[in-house]
Amino acid sequence: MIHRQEIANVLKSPTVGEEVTVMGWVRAWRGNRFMVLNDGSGAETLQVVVNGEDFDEETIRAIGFHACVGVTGELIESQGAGQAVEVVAKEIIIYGATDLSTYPLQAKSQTMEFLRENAQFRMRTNTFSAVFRLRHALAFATNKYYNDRNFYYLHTPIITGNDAEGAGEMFRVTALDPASPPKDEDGNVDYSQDFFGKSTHLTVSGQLQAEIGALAMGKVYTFGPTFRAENSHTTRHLSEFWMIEPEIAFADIDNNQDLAEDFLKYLINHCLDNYRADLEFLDERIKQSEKNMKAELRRPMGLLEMLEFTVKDDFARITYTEAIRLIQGSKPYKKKKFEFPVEWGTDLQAEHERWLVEKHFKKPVIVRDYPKGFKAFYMRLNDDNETVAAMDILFPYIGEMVGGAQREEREDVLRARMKEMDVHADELAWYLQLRTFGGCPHAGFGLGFERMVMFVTGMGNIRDVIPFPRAPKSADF
RNA sequence: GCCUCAGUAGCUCAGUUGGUUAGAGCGGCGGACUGUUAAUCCGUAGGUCAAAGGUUCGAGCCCUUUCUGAGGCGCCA
Repeated sequence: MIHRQEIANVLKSPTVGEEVTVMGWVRAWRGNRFMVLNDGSGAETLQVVVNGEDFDEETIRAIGFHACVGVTGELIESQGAGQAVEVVAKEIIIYGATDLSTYPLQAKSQTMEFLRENAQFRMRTNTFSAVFRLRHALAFATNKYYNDRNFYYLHTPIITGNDAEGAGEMFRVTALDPASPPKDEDGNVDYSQDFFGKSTHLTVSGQLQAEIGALAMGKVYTFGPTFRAENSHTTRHLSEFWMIEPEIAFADIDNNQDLAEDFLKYLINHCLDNYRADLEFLDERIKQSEKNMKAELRRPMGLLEMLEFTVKDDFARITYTEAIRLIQGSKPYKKKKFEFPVEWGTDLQAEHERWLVEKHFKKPVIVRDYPKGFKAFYMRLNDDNETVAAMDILFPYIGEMVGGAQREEREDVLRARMKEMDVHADELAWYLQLRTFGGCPHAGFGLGFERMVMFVTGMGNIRDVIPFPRAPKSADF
């Protein structure tokens, strides 16, 4: 039986004079005397004073960067500046020494790219342990938020038989031999002989199945991995990412907006209330990295300041039509600085969204009622017959954080839209039946979980907020 | 999928119009050091210049192809 105290608990209510046993990884080893220990229980470290005459040389030599050690000793008031208390080591156990001549990491700041390639060790750094504690915090807060509001957590399938969920390229799932798959008369691969007796893929969204849940249990949410085989090379896309998709019955687009805004603020508040030290560390990290940058490239607000500001103020709410009008009246539009055209009927490009969020409103913006031409078939047609009850929530630095809509509950309208957009009704017969039998107005949205982790941690690349990122040409670990 | 930039020591980078034996800081290793906070000081070893091909008397540098990474755009969350 191993007994140890977690460093976060020791530091929360330190009792000077008490004997403590702590275990963790060495973050720094200074002057052959001071060992800085972190065990992951929080952002804080505990300094251990090692008096050379009390230990044999072998033990002293084994202490080094990222070595794993256990220490028993007396907690005393620190004699140096920089920490309130420290431990004078009485006993040291070396659990795992680190051969520094071959260990990839170093006790200095390293690039995100290098750490990404060494993901087996990157969680030992201050930055990544903070990021992944906050990732946990956001996942926990998500489940708590919905549980406390009588939503049910619905596990939608990861392997799907729906060919068209309308959200991008899909990864095929097959048990057929890729070298010699069975063929039909026309020479095409015969998926009726495949494992499931049909063509199957990894899910791109749990929304359609979540609608089944909402139209029986009232309020449900999904929270699971989703997959997109898009060849995207950006800092905001992954091939495998996690999505939170609440779906609620007896709700329209206004209920949907309120839920999304309240939920996002709840998530941020949970982190501000419970993970202050990690946020302060990340805030400081960003400030340090921006020190040598030109003023206009720096963030206008620090991380903590921005999170607190986001929670305090209402999100801006506008329609697509208003957004177009605002952009057409903007300075960059008049000076022809935008690369893409802005006129009613075209989708908002990243440059336009950035102007709205970062320059005009300077806070999150909810845009609703988009033209039906470039939105999905299941979004509810508005009375103007031109727009649909879709909503996107745009965040500074992130872009689209949330995409959602009131769903089309009128079967005839839905059938017409599917026909218009070339979605085969026979493949989604079960989805149409939700309208034929006991349907009602309902709405929901999808939140890209990693984008939320990016916003809260201030990390600039989505690959650095998921432990083991999957992206084109990249599936290590 | 499109565009731009990059790949030189373990890491981060410098390397002039193509010219002798490719450099620095950090890290490593060896040593010193009993109050450090990115500890400090002294010493020292590290290189198939991404890969292949080409131009040239001569290529880290020029050309071609491939691979890898970063960033931007599109697609989206």
